Amino acid sequence: MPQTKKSTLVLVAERAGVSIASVSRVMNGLPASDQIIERVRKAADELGYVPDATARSLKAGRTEQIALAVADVGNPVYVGMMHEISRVVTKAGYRLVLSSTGSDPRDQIDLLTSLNRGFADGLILSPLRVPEELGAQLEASRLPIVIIGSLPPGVELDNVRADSVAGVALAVDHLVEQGRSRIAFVNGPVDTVPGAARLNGYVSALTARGLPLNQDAQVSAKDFTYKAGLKAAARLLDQCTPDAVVCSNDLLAIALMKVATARGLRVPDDLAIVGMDDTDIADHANPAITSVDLGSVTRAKTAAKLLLRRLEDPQAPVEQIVIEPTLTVRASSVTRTTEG
Amino acid sequence: MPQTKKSTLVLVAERAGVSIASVSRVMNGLPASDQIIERVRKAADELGYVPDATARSLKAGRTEQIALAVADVGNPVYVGMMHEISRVVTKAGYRLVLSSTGSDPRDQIDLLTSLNRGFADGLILSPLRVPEELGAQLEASRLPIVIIGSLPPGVELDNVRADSVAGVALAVDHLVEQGRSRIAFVNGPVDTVPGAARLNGYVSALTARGLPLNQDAQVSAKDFTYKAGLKAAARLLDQCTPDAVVCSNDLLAIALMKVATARGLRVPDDLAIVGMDDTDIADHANPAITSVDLGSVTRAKTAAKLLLRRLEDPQAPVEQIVIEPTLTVRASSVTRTTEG
DNA sequence: AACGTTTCCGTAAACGTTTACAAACCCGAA
DNA sequence: TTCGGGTTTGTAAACGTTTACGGAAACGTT
Repeated sequence: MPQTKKSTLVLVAERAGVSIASVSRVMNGLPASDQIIERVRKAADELGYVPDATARSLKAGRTEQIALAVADVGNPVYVGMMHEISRVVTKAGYRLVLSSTGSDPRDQIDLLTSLNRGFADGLILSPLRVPEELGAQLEASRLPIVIIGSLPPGVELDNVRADSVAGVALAVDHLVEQGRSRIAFVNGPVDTVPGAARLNGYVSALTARGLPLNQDAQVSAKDFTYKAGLKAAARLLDQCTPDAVVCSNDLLAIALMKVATARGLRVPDDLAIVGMDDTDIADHANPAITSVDLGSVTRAKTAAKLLLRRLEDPQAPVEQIVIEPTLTVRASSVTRTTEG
Repeated sequence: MPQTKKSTLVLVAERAGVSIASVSRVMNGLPASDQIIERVRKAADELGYVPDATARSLKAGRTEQIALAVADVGNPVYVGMMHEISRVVTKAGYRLVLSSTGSDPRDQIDLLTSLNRGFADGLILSPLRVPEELGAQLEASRLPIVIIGSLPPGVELDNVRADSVAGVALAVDHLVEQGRSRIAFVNGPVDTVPGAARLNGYVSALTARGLPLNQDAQVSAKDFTYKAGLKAAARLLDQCTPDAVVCSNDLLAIALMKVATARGLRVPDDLAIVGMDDTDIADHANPAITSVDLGSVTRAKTAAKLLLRRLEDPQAPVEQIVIEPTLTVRASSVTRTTEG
């Protein structure tokens, strides 16, 4: 049961016996005589007055809100990114509005027109797929947008992305060092931005090291989920016998580990596994999974900072930043020495 | 580089040669002559006009936003709840604003005064801790609030909570059925709402079944995280030798499993493990973990619906709903038959 | 005592909508 | 032709702020 009727500047002004301008000034800490300050403070306290955010926004032309749209809320890597973005923008005095876009690309252009209604001051967008027409839409936006992930060619927008090629290369190098040579690959859908990039990374890493590329050693799951990973893993192990697998995702990696152990393979002895994104689940798995950190948290933080920067200086030059990957080695890929 | 200058009702009206009222009417689908509709549509299209959300909010007194505050964004169970709430409110035409409150209880009252600024139309709050003074603050709010979890006594607010006692009872019954008798308990902090409730459930479940309560068989982690769970698990296994453990959380459960297997205990043969919340990690673990679903998703959905209902009917009677728990049995707790 | 400066405060306009009200119009009936 | 009723349209007020502007008051200076 809400009880306190909403109180406005006018009410406070009447009660304090001053003009609304004075009330506004006192509330915003602008210069005023001690006497007025005192009277306004008292009246405001008695009425429990708090300034209205909407009215202020209308006048100021800023909502103090930032919109965040991520494609797949279920994936832990996005949760981590969201968390980080939330931290950064909150500290800067902004609220975070969650705009979940489904996989339907129409959602994204809906989001953009909706953004033009001005419910937020800017947008951070991390799309799974980037259809051609999105480019124009993005550039036509009245409000600043920062993209996490690759852009359509030619689009000039603030942008932060991962270096998937370097990332997969880290994984492959590590596995080769550990004495593995039949390195397979479990990917997500190749028509997504990360799927395409990671496949590209796998192919170039193997060819760069003179390892044979075998079609049977590559599968791609229907999406980046655990469940799809189970099926993909089964398919992979049916059609080849690798001694190591790179997975484009930690979820796919634990799915593979489950399937592999169910088939009697020991990890890492019979099969080394490397995941990607370095989320908590990689660390929590048993055995813990080696994972390539594609810098998701750093990307998130960087994207948030880029947006904040552009909000305070719309003329700032466009930045396109690439975050370098790192490898966290855990038990799932380390070949045990036999003596001891 | 934003390019299209913002266009307003006035601009559209001028271009179409009609009054702003007519433009507004056409945009909102109110009756107008075909001729006016045509002219306005054309002008609006040419200018790329989209109505301003802030101005509309000011006039209407509604922001079409719902605020969500959860204590611990890292915990997967909250992620699932957030996801569900997002779905429900989005479908109803609301945007979701994330207001992360830290563990500091001051954050919560800050949030409440901030809510009174009217940046959202209502709030869904899932607090970890509920200090005394919060009750009054909650009741004094001008805007509707739905609480997920227990309330301070005497506070009359829409509320959805889990039945922890029944939940732990499900777990204990199941373990007893499987022939276990030394059932230990890994809890989170007991000064939190879920921590207190689940401890209560454990104690009453064991006494109800005539099982001995042993202080050595109970530990509580510093918080509900995996890392704290590792320490708590080690402590537990140092001080007693249970044949089954109930964990108040899936994260604590996988931490326990890791520690147990590292000590050479086989799950479930030597140690049965039951988690709580039934999150993805329980299913993804190897072996998969039996878990009590305290209805987190249902609670989230119900809370969202309660809030929507109250928004459209502020006079509706206060609802306090308890969601019944269910048990999902998986490999971690099923005693294998020896023959076969 | 008259003047310029500075400080303080109130009036009113503006932000971009929605909507109550009234004016204007159209139509058919008397 | 005049009138009444209904439809369509425009004018203006309102939502709750912030802020440019000008007037009033206070003060020190010649």
